[in-house]
Amino acid sequence: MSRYSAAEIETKWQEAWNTAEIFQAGRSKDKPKYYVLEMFPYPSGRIHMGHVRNYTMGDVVARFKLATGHNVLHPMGWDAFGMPAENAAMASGGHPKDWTYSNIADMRSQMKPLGLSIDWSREFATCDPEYYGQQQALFLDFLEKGLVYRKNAVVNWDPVDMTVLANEQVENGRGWRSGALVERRELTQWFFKISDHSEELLSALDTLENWPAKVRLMQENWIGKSRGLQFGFERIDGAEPITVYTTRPDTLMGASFVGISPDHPIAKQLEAESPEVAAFVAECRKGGTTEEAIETGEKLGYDTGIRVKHPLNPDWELPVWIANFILMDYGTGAIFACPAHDQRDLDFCRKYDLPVVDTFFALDNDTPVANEAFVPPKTEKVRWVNHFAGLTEATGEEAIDATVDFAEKAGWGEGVTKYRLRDWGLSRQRYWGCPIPVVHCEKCGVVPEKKENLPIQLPYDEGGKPIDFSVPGNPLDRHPTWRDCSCPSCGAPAQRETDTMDTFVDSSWYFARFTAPRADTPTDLAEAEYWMNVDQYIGGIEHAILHLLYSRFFARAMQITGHLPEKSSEPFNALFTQGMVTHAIYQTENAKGRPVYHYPEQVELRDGKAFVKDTGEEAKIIPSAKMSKSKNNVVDPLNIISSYGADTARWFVLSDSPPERDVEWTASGAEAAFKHLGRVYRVASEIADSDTADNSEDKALLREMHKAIHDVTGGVESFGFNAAIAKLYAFTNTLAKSKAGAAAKREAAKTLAQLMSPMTPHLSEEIWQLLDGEGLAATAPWPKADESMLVDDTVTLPIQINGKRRAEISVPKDMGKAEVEKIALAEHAVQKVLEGAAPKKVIVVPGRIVNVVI
RNA sequence: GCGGGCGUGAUGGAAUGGUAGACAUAUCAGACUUAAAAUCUGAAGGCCGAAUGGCCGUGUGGGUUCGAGUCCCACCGCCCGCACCA
Repeated sequence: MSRYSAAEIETKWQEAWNTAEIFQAGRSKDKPKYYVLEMFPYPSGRIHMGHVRNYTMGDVVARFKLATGHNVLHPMGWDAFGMPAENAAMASGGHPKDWTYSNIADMRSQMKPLGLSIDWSREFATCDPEYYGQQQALFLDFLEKGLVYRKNAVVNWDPVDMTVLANEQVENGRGWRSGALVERRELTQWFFKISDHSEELLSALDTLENWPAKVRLMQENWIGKSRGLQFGFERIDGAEPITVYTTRPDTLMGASFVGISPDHPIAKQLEAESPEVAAFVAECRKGGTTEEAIETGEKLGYDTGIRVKHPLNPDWELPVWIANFILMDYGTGAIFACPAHDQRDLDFCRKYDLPVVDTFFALDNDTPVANEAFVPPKTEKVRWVNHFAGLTEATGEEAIDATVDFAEKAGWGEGVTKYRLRDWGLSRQRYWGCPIPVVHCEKCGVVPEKKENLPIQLPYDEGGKPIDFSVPGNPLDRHPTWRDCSCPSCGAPAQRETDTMDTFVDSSWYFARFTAPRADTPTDLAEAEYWMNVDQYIGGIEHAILHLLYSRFFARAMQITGHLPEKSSEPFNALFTQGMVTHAIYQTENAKGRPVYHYPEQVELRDGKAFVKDTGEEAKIIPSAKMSKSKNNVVDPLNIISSYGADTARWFVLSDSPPERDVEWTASGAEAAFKHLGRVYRVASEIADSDTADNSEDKALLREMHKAIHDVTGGVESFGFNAAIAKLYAFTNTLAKSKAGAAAKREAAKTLAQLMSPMTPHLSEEIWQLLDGEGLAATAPWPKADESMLVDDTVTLPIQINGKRRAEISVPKDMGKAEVEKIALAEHAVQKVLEGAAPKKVIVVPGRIVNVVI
């Protein structure tokens, strides 16, 4: 009998699968199709445990579907554009393209040993001109249908490096390289008109039954539908009224000022006229563009001196303030503030000494608001003082409705539905992305490039010299010749757009491209018709909003432009969001008190403490942190694979933690997984060699086998991988200890191999072969549980007295309620507490429990 | 600030409203061994008790129920996202 040698087994079976081409997907009518997709990776250069977990989960699904008679599509590609490639070029020279393709080659070779059931013939990278050229074609079609447009938008601007910064490149309000305070600056940029689809993207969420409820909720909140009142405040100076939008019009009598965004047209006009306003607005533009920075930053205000009339009382004048927390992108960019019933408004009014007027009180409380705003609940009654719409007691909802009615009848306002969702800005002032295929012509303006000129390829160098990425700014912008072209419309000399597309564009349609990756149009409708939609999509929760929402929008836009069939408005039938793989961080400090992070392999663990191997210094252990390159707590799966094999890595990332939750990688966990697989191999080998004739326990073993089939199948189908694995452990223990005859054990062991094969495909093939299984385990029909074998003939019922477990009885599985009750009441423990009296009530749940109430 | 989630032994976790802690890790004991490793067998939530057994126990406090880890309300703690990271 040989030992379990993962390295040998794994190479052997990967070759066998390749030779048999069992993972190549092709259209066929004899089987149902199944498209399983994991979110494709960014080619950072090394796979990490998060990848292993993600792709293993997808592989379990894919292999299970293959074994249950499906025609499976399970592709892989690379989300290959993006900043890290440029950062690498900045940090250590080289070219983003070379860096990216070499990373892809590395990662592919790291991924293949995992034994994933991937159809590699469909592989592509989004930085392949064949891919991004089709993306440019999509863009032109979108442009033609009005799905893309240009407008001004705010970006992070580094005034020292004179460059646009991504949010990620802003640290504490400063540019990451220059350290300069970041400013907000406006640029003309391209936008997808996703907001036109707000209602559709919102209401269709209800159809996504197989998406996690939390993701649908997050998207719902992100789209942010609200009903409110829109109306104008008349200006005393007779200028154009200021239009505001509010979701709480019922608090109108508590208004203390009208606030406008620093980007509001009135603010801009004042900025041009008054140096004081200009200085204030400039102050407001300091800091990053993230919503978080704006919402948590210090609230600043400036009284413009403009006065407006309250719509319900022309004698009541309200001041107009510019306030830095008001977003130009939402509503009308102007609000009225009601400090008594909104905490942010209250803080602002206290700071600038503006009046606070109560308009609502709780039913049992009439203390005026001090420093804590009273937000009238929407569904509970409150007292409405200062009311004007005929109600004195109302829920927030009733008050809002009454106000909207009142304003509409009086003619000074109208009920309006708005969405928080903003249009998707896709322009990036960076080199390593898909060029936006438009041309700027002095005479014709912005002109779409002709389709026959696609792909518009990125230039590799600058007039024969390598592009210098150490210079800030977009290399396309300063390229000596790349911009030069002729106008597609009039033929005159013109200039290319130098902005590239957001990498989210690349990932918003790759799933459709996988159905026909070599087509010379973005998709092939026949292929898309057959393979779409993705039956199961798997990826990180961090994509719950942006990537998934953009993809949902793209599917609709691709329908409008004829690139996807009718049925594909929702591209992902089922979604699973897996948790992260975490790992402890080992941290020390350098002489300057700055944190230094150590790789796990640089650290020695002793008595629950960590010591840096080189220096012996003790490191602080920060447990269960997100794996992050900057924290050096990334575990390299290659080390695991080379010491234990891919099956061990796969088994480990699936066991212990539920797939949707984070799992902490531990060395002992990997060790344990390896030991267990060795045990399974040993047990199976012994069975292959054995010839026991005693078959007295066959039925008991086969019963356990059918229970295992039932539980593991259910676990795999419902993403309960950890529970399925626990069952497999238990079944292995049962099998190892079983005294059943050789034939029964052989059958049980073969079934064990099959049940394990989605998780540990190589080991399963080996055992399958050892036990003379027919063909490949990967394609052998999935075992079926025999229902009659799932329930034991007798069941153990716990007896509770007043809900506390006091005894248990063993009864035939189909015994009637009355008889069970009789036996339960006869129990010694029950008799003891009853003391001859009759129980108040007896609850018998057949097959589960008996509860005696006294 | 806004939005979302999570909280169960020493640890990861299991549990259609029905015996809390399956399965695994770490620990301890035993077998095998000259010894160690590997392997096998067993113990184990806490407290009290020699034991039959009893009391307590799923972040905290309430509630619904014959019965709550699970449902409801409030609170505490931790984690994630916030539109130019992928």
